[in-house]
Amino acid sequence: MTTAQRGRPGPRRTLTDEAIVTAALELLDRRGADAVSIRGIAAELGVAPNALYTYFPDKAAVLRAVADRLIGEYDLGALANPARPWRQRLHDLALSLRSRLLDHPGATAMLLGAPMDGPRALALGEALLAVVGEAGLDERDAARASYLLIVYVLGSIALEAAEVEPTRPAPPEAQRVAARKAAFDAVPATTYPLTAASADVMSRYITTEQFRWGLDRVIDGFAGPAAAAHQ
Amino acid sequence: MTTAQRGRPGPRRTLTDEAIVTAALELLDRRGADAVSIRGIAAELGVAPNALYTYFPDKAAVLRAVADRLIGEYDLGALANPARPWRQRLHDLALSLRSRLLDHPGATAMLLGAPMDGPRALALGEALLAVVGEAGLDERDAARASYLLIVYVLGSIALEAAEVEPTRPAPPEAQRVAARKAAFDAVPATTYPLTAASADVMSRYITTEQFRWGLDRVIDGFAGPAAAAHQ
DNA sequence: CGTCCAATCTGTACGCCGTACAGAGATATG
DNA sequence: CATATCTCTGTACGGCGTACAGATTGGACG
Repeated sequence: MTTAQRGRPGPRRTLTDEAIVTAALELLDRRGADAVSIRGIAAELGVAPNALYTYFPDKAAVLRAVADRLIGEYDLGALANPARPWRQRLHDLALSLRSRLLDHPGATAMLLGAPMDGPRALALGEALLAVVGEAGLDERDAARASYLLIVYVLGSIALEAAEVEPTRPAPPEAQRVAARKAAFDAVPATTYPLTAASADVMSRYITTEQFRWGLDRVIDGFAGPAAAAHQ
Repeated sequence: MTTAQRGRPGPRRTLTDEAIVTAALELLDRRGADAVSIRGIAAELGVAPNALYTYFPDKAAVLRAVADRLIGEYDLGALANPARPWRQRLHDLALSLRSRLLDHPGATAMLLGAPMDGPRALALGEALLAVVGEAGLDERDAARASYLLIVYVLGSIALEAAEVEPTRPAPPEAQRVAARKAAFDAVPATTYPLTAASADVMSRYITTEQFRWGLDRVIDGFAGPAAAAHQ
């Protein structure tokens, strides 16, 4: 973040940008999203709070770096592997991003709250462009489709995480579905007949199965359902 | 939010839930998202901060009510009007939601940060289910498609708002596109050739045109491109 | 009509937060 | 060795959400 002016006078740095991001993630997982504060991260690292301002200009920059770290956890090599059909590679990417991000509930606010312009986000965008290009789209539509995929994946994750966020580990899917079912069953069927009738499906919105279904509809939308057949 | 136990002893209430939500929105538009604090809203209403706790249990509940107000601004009657083709009605809804929410940059965090279980959100979901049903989907797929649409619309808006949020009125689209173009032109073409080649398209991700394109791809995905023809 | 007591609001306080500012100590360069 | 500069600490400010105690109000009920 801050360009370390090395080769200049001054004491050695005791931290690195990466160490700060790691401490922030550690805190995120152990004590929840609200605990990720400048003061909390500094305590985790055993330094005074304002020491972090040597490495990042402000808190938002730290959170952006955390978001970029999370995005970058996916192995982009797998995305380029020509042995697997491109549609399956997109599924792998989307499902992997989803599970990694849901492992850190509370991180989604960071991802959606800041523009994704970090180096790892760029690398992912680049790899995504290549895969979508394989679907036979021209350069223009490939770029648009890439963005559509990102919107879908991040939007899904955000809506799922909104129901989970504060507590540390997300409860198992079955339990979250049951909680949603109970909430929908409380909806008056007279005012909202369709909602009440679809309570079963709607309580399953947050499942991996629904995520896959939506992903396939999105891909069908830009590549055509036929593309499913000839891989 | 709080069930007013009227008919019980105690002085008359000086506020209402709605007045608090209105003040919060006023503050959001005039002074930005960070100004929407319990203390700020209370000052806007000429009341001590903790007076609000008579109406809402905590700040998160206030923000949820604000989100529900924003969602409810759309006229659901238009969504049911059978004179217009269902696809056009979906476009109307999506574009209206987008422009209303982008009028309040900073509100998206509220929408995505809390489960959408308010009364107006339910009403919108109900109306959406009806429209999607007209596309010829069975009950199950209609529910899934409704959720897919919501994910797309809110995800798009969130990613757009992330580049704008802090300042009050969003700059005009052309200006935001130009800023993005400048950023993408700075990307090294050697490391990210596809990104650099698509800089023009990518800088236009945040435009209404791209939003419409993505919306049509999503609708195509669940209804089939053919559905565009026979309305 | 008088009494009671729950509902509502205010005053005050606590413990957080992000971060600005000044200064002490360390250290590569001259 | 001297100096210029970087890094970290101490301290402080203004703001936040909200818990708690208490004054005030006014409908319900004897």
